[in-house]
Amino acid sequence: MVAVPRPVDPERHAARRRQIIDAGLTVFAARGYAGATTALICRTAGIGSGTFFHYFPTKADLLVAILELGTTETRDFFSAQDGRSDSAQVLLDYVRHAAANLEDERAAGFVNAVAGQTSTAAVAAALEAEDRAVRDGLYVWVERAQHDGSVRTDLPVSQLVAWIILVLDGFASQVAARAEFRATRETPMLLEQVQRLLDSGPDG
Amino acid sequence: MVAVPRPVDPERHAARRRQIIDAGLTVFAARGYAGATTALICRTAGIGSGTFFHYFPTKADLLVAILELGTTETRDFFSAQDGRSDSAQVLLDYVRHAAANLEDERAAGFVNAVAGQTSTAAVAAALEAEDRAVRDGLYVWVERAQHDGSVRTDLPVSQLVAWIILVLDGFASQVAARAEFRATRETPMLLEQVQRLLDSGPDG
Amino acid sequence: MVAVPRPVDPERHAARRRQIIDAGLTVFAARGYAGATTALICRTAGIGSGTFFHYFPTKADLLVAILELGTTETRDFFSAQDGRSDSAQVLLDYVRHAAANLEDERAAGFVNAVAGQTSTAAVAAALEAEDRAVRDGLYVWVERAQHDGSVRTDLPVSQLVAWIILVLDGFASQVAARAEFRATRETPMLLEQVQRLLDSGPDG
Amino acid sequence: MVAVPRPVDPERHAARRRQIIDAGLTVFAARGYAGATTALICRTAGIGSGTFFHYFPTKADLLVAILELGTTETRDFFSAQDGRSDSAQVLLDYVRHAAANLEDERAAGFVNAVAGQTSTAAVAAALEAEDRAVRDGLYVWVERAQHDGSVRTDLPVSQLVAWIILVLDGFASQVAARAEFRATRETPMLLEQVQRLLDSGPDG
DNA sequence: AATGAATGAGGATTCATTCAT
DNA sequence: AATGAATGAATCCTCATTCAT
Repeated sequence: MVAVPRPVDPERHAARRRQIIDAGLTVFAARGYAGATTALICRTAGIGSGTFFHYFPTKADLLVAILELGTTETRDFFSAQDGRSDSAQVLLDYVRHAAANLEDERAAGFVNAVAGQTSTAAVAAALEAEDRAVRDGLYVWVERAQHDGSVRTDLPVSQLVAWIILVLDGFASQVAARAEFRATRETPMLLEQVQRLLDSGPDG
Repeated sequence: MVAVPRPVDPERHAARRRQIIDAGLTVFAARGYAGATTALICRTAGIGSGTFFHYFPTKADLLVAILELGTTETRDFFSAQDGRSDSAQVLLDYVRHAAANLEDERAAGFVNAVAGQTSTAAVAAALEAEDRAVRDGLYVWVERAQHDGSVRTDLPVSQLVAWIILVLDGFASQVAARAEFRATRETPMLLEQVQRLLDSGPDG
Repeated sequence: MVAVPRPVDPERHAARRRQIIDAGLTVFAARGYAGATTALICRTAGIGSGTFFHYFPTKADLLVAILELGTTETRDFFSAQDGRSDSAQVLLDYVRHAAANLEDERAAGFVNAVAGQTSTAAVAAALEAEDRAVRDGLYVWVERAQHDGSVRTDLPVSQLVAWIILVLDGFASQVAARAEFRATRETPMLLEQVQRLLDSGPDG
Repeated sequence: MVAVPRPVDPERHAARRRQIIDAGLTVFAARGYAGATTALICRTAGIGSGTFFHYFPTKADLLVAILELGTTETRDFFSAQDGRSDSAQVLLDYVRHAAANLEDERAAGFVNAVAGQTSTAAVAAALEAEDRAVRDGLYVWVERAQHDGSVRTDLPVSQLVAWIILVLDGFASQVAARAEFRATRETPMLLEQVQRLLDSGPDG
């Protein structure tokens, strides 16, 4: 005759978590990590400060959770490409995918605001993990693309990877900084530029 | 016996100012704007906190001063190009020049740490001014280069400008984020990419 | 021609420190460690919260400083007894000395409020150090007193030490708890009890 | 269809109450009043926070309940001595009884942690009541013992009472503070000391 | 000019308590 | 009765800034 406690409702919990993560994304993007006060995040999420810390032990943990979401998303993307043989196309698909993510303006702002903000060991680790997920994901396909001759082979794989990321970072920067630079409108140009980056060149 | 106020020694004053600006650059780059405490800036500069506020009324004013230095530098660069007729070369020279600035690692970190940090109206204005200086400077030469046919004409001037800046921002990002991505070593690749960006393309 | 900065005035600094320590003693005694808010300590000391943390990096550090004062005081007492040969008298002198310290009512409250409050490693260590200073100090003289036959020898030194401390702790308890139990008035009784404790007994 | 409120099962209720009191004792002893969070008490008791406040309206009420248990226990002890004529023995029995209570280590810690913690009027009152129960209980028997000449008469009753309590408090202190000071092992010494305290002395 | 002690507003976090289920 | 999510007041501490020397 044990009282049946209300079973922890995992949906409710997950929903609240998402709600806070969403607010965190908004506020981190707008103010940077240090400038994002928990009070503002709470107000944005429409919750009390106590609730915040009920879900995330520290502000840094919220940032980590957001970053992990991104990391997972990246890993999922690359998992989904397994078995494809058109490696150059996979690379362009990733670029398109990354650009699509930036259509949520907050994503762009977030990336910029938080890059290099290694305020805590945990944050640094999460940042590093995310970076690694992208780098590892791209590495495989650049390598294959070099093997099948669909991208230039005069540069080391890691350098090409770095430059793809460079262009994507620059793209995020612009989306974040200038209202008139819209991810959607500029995506074709982005794809063209990455293609030019990977092309062997006239004398390749 | 009237107290004769010691006349301000302008050299001494300017030297101190530079010293603080230098420390500010270092610390802003390492920690971001909000993460850079005035105490740390003072310690880095080897001065007392009182001295800091003697030179800069607020922390934001230091940031503004640094940004203005950059703006001036950019304007000077473009002033110095007046009268040249090899417009495409001017563009590449600017890219080379910007990359050279990033050889001071702090510059790269600074750009990233401070981008979008519109903590104060004054800072926002300074950020905007710097952006405008680059954009205006480039605009003129892209326009001329389009006229003399040395760069692609299928895109509006402002879009080409935006993309040059995009690549430079991405470059700064990488320099700031990855120790193994060295400005000097990657500059040739940078120039190649900008050239590819400006090229008419195979069928242009 | 270096500007001569106002040399840090060590007297002023020490005075402020004492002022804060004094307030800490008062408030810790009245409220216990956890119940003593830094805000109340500051109000008691007549300083701003910033000043508090200028002198003590954390609340625990203030407690440690107070405890260290006590430890030093104890060590000084025993140092000053070096060379005496009337060991039993030294023991009674210590008891008298300890009782005299309790004439500041706050001392009694403090001892009680803070005993066993091992909130932090640093506090635990300071508490342990103070305990050790007393114990070590007494140990030497009890040992000598046993050798010269002026105290009972049917019990181990450490047990006699523990019981002297026990009576002193109980004394402090009473002083702290009951307004009508005044240290000064009860000191003769205290001395008598310690003497009875150390006596060989009728059949010794 | 009137809802019939499930009649409170008093046994169940009392059991839960004891369970919480037990956890409270443990945690107050280990951490002090302020340091004992309700969350920790709940975890220790194996209940949810809601349940806690279902049984005790505030944290202070739990403390009061524990103190009242002690007060009742003391009153019960003295009630049980009614009619005895060997008054000095009753005093020693009480001391033995009090020492036996301290064999539960938590009791010693509790007494120390909570002494003087007059955080709330209700707590202060409960503390005062417990103190009074002991004092009143002892008073009667010291008075009788003085009348029948079995304890010293050169001191007022209340002072002898205060000193018995003083030794017991000191004893509790030591038990709480030093693992090697075990209540059981030191009880003979305790009885001896109380006897010495009550003795008329060589010349009495 | 230079200093650093002093300040207090603001920020992250804790915790007793409430309440819907 | 039992639960634990939600709350916000209260706490410790940080930091930009002021000011007497």
